[in-house]
Order: sequence, then C-alpha cells, then structure tokens
Amino acid sequence: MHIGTLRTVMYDYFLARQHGGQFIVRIEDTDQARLVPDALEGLLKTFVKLGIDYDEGPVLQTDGSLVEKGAFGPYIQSKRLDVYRPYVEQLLAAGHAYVCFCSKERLEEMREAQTAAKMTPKYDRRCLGLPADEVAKRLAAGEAHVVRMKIPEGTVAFDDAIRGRIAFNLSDVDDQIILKSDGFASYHLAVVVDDHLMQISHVLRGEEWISSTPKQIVLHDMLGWDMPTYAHVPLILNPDKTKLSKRKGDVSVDSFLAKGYVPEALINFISTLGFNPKGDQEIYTREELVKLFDLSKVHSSGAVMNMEKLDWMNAQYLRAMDPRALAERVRPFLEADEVSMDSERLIKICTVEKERLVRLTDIKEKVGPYISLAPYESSLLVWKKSTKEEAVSILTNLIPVVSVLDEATMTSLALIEAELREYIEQNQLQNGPVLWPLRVALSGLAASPSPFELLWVLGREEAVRRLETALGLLQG
RNA sequence: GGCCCUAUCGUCUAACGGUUAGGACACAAGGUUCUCAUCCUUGUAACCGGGGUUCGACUCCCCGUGGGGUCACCA
Repeated sequence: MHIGTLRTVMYDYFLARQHGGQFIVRIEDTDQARLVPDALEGLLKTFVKLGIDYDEGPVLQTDGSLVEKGAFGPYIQSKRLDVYRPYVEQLLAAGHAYVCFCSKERLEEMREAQTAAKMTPKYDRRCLGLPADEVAKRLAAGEAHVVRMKIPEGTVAFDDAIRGRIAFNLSDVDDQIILKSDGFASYHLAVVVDDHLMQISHVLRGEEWISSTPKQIVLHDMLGWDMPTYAHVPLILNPDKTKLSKRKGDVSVDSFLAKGYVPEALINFISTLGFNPKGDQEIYTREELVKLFDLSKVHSSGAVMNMEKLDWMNAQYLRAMDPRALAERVRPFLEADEVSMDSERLIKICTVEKERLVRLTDIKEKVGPYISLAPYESSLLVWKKSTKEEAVSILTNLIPVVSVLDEATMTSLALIEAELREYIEQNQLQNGPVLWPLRVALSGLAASPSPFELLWVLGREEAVRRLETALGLLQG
C-alpha cells in the first residue's frame, strides 16, 4: 500500500465511521499484465497491521485463504468479468459504444503523428463508421478487438466534495476503451458499474483521477445511473514538489512500519497532511479524527511529506506509550536481529530509554550497553571538573554502598535515586563528581540515562562488577 | 503543447473582510541537569505579482506567473 493510498483509505474510514456507513475494500485488478504475485495478500495484511477494519471486501484468513464479506461481491474485479459484459452489450446496442479493430501499432503511429503535429493525442474514430455487417463478419472471424465508448458532444461537470464544481469540454475527451481485447473491462467501466451495483455513495481518490472523471460521468449518463459523490484528495509530494514516487524513496506503508514507525503515528501524520481539524492541535486519536473529519476541510493543494515531523510525531507516540506496551512493539525488531531478552528487563529498558527513541528500530542500539559493557577509555570516567584521583576515590567508596543496596530498594527507581542522593548529601559531596563516574562506569558511555536508571536496569551484582571494572581501568 | 487542479514562514498548517498574520516540525540562543534525551523560555522566518470589488482585503472576482496532475488495450 502506497502511503498516499493510506491517507485516502483513512479518509474513507473516517467518513464511513462518522456516518455509520460501510467502508468497502474493492480490488481493482483488471490489468492482467500488471498483476503482482501476492499483492492482494500483502495489501490485506497491511490493513491488519494498521488495525483498520472494513465492512465489505476480501478478508485474509489466518490459514491464508481468502473469504469475502458483504452482500455485493465478488469484491475483486477480475472475478466480475461476467458482471461487466451485459453492460458492454447494452452500450453497444444503444450506440453509446462501438467495436474497434485498430492494432496497438496503428494507435501508436497515430499518436506519434498527432504529437508531432502538436495535437492532443486522441483516437481518430476510424472504426466508428464501420458497417454493421463488416463488424459482425470480423467478429465472427475472431479478429482481435476492443470496445470503445463514443464520447458525445457538449460539456459535463460534477461537484467535487473538496474542490467544488469542475467542468470539462467533451471535445477534449478520448473515446475511452471500456472492454479490452483480452475480454477484461477497463478501469473506467468497471468502477462505474461496481460503484452503482455496490451502492457506493462516496468515492475518494487521488487528484490524478480528476481528468478521467468526465469519462465516468458520461458512462453514468449512458447507463442512466446517478453519480456517487466524488472527492479528489490532493497529492502527497516529494520535497521537490513532484508526485510522491517510489523512485524518490520507499513510499510503501509496509516500509514505514519496517522502519519502526507505529501505525498510530503514521495514521495521525498522514491524516493531518492536507487536512486540519482544529488548527493548533497536532496529536489526534483515531476516535477524534472520526469525529472531526470533514471533507470540506480537506485541502485542494498538494503537500510535501515532512519526514522530520513524522519522526517527531512518532517519538511523541513512543513517549506516551506504557513501557510494557512499548516493549511488545519493540521486541520484533530485536528478534529480527536475534537479540533475545527477558520481558522484565526489556520493560525496564523501555522505561528508561523511551524518551530517546524516535523509531522502534532505535531500540537496537539502546539495548547493547545493558547486555554487555563495551570497552571505553578510562579518561571517560573522570568528570570534566574533577580529577582522576577523585574518580578513583569516589568509585572506591561507592562500591560498598552499591553492594549493600537491599532488594526492596533495587526494585524501585525512586528509592535507588533517593538512597544515592542521600549518600552524596551525607558525605557532603557534589553531584557531578559522583554521578558522572558512576554513570560512565555503569554504561561505558559519554551519553546515557542517569546512573539511577542504569542501576535499576542492570541490577546490583552487574553494577558492582562494572564499578570494579572501572576502578581497575583507572588504576590500570 | 491541450485540458484540469493549485498558491500563507524552508516544510505541515490557522485565518473563513477588520489579528502586532497564530500554531507545529526543523533551526538558533538561553534555562533545568552528572551526560544525552526530555522539559521550559525566547528568537529568526510567510500572505507569488498585477488589476479590480469594498470604508477595509491573506481572505471575494479577473488576468498573469509559478508549481502540479493528466492526455495508454495502467490503475
């Protein structure tokens, strides 16, 4: 699923949930040449990963099989060929469509000539005037053909729920193919038929579809059907303002999830790109968005994806998360790196490190120092305003203090901190000269959580070991 | 090129005729602090141009200009 598709999906979802309507997943796979193996499964899995439920459409079972729910199926267009055929016949019989035998080569040449002549490429209707008996004969002979809709003269217009009225002159519209030579309906016919049959009230889609809307309006007219409400959402842009594309970075929802963005943040971020419910609020729950969503407030101009802001938002969500829940989210990323860790310890690490995480994947580098102490320079142990001698003396005195911290104290971050601060006070010491070497001894790092937190996570025995290591290093 | 969409800080946005043009990200400077992160304070930074309409335009209209989309037996 493309990140832009996710936004459209969320808007569909918000709208449907807000109005008590049905949110439908329909698979538009009428191009056999572009079928990607397992694409459908991947798409449906993404819905599951994001926790987006829909009311009708194909559902992936845990055993990998596909089941459809809803009364208007099948919801996969490649399974609906028989549904479309009668409408093609109807359009043909009414003179709203015609059979075309032109080869792809001829069409290609025609287009090149038109382009060279600075004309807008458009089918020249060579097959429109073909006598009925000739058409019948060639059809009977099994000649390859397509069916085109005969675009009438005049103008059409529709009221876009986001942009207002948009009008087109039909002289600019091509005689669109509605039935391809392989017998599959084209997208244009399929959506019009399906939207009608499936009783679709609202169609939200990307802005790039605006220019194909007149074809669908004409089709609705020809079939005598009412149009659904169309809303064309703005494009999501690359930093250079062009349509967000795969070529300029990975844009699939799955890749964002794999990078450690959580669904809540991704949805919050993408939903408020081109849509702003309140103006000054940044973080919205899904429930809030369902309540506040308003199609008329969706922007009509494209928006660049601000990745720094996504990072910030993701960090906000991670920070707000319960450490226990965070630990569960983070675990798969550790397991992918074959790092195993007991739950209790991981929860503690999440507690002390979560404000340093931007993405879930950041846990990988955070966990290391707790598992094993990396080598470090002894000079690191000396606080900037202190001396090596003082560090030695502080650590020497600290070891027995840490060694006798009792079990009850060790279970509580607050108690550990209170105990150590009391020690500093009673011995009339300063924070810096004590806490710095303690912290470096425990982490081996110039930057890390506080010594109290490290102590809490590491436990007394490991802490004492590391203090002794530090002392050994200094006395080296 | 034709057609269509579009235009507020670098980016995402608020404003729906009257504001010192607000917020967020990013950036910068302080503060808190044993370090980092968090957190707090402050700062730099925008109405594309020109005409109208109006007592008054970021807001409405028109024309430019810029940007984008689309012109397939792809969706």
